[in-house]
Amino acid sequence: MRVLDIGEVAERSGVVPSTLRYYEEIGLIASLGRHGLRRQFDGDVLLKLSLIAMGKAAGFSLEEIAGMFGRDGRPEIPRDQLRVRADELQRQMVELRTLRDVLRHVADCPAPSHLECPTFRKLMQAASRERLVYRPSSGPRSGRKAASKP
Amino acid sequence: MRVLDIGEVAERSGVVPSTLRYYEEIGLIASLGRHGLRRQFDGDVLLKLSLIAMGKAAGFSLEEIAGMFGRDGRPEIPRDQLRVRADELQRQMVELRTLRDVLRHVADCPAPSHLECPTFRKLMQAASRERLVYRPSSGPRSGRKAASKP
DNA sequence: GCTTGACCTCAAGTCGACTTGAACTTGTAC
DNA sequence: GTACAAGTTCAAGTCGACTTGAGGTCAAGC
Repeated sequence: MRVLDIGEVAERSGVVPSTLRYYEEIGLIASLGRHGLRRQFDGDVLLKLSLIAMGKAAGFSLEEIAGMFGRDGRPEIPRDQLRVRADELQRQMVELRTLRDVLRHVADCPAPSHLECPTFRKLMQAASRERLVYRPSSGPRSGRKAASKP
Repeated sequence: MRVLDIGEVAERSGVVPSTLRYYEEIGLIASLGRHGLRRQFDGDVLLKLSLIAMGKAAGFSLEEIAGMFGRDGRPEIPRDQLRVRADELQRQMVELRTLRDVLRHVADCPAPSHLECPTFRKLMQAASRERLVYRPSSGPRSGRKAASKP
């Protein structure tokens, strides 16, 4: 089970063939060669795809992720860049926690309009201090959809 | 300071005028009217923009956010939808924590190739169990860039 | 030897959220 | 009364990450 063809990789990784081809095209993964027309991949590609998925979840772009692998395909990541990103994740977690609290409050608060509820306003201010809001012109480019049904 | 023109709104909210116009175009915010050509907004719009920013950070699309405001412009959010989203945020936080740990490990682990490091593999498996990776075809649409310099 | 199903290529399309550019208008300051 | 900064419209462009479609190829099974 060393060599997998693209269909198997797709099935085992959950990444569809068109995406695998795209990843190969941009140099994110490499195939061993072909069997007829079919791309053949080393089993390692599965772990690599996991890393890619994690990188995406961490907010890295595909380009950044690609930059993390050395020429030989092994991960080769600048350590301080990783630490920076880890710290960013930390901050992001704090934001998410506040946000979760706001949502829960809004869901439970009986006030007719949240705009007048002191708790709501206080939470908003906290969020504001965390720079969740009033973030001048440099927020996420596009919304991240939470993963839905498996 | 009840009525603000678009420039002021932009300055105070950090949302650029073109975006404000776009938001008005899609019905997310409303202007009171014009002073000459210039859009005038009620001060309330600032809070609304905060809510929008929070919604985006929470992973809601603009369309979903728009759906959360009733006709009168007051937030009018289906409570169970909020709870669902709060729970999703909770899950997302757990994912981020694992991810942070992976990044920190990779940053600190002296092993020449992480692929052979048992700790790394264990963390990867944990991430896998959390469905951070191997998530079949329904992940985030596009990467979220962490907010950078203010 | 032929069918079949899974792959292939390449160009173009999609999606959300904006931004940009060209050409025009206006209130305010001098 | 004129210059000018800051607004305006509208169409089109951008970005990342894919997906889709049309038309072609191939290895394995009958």
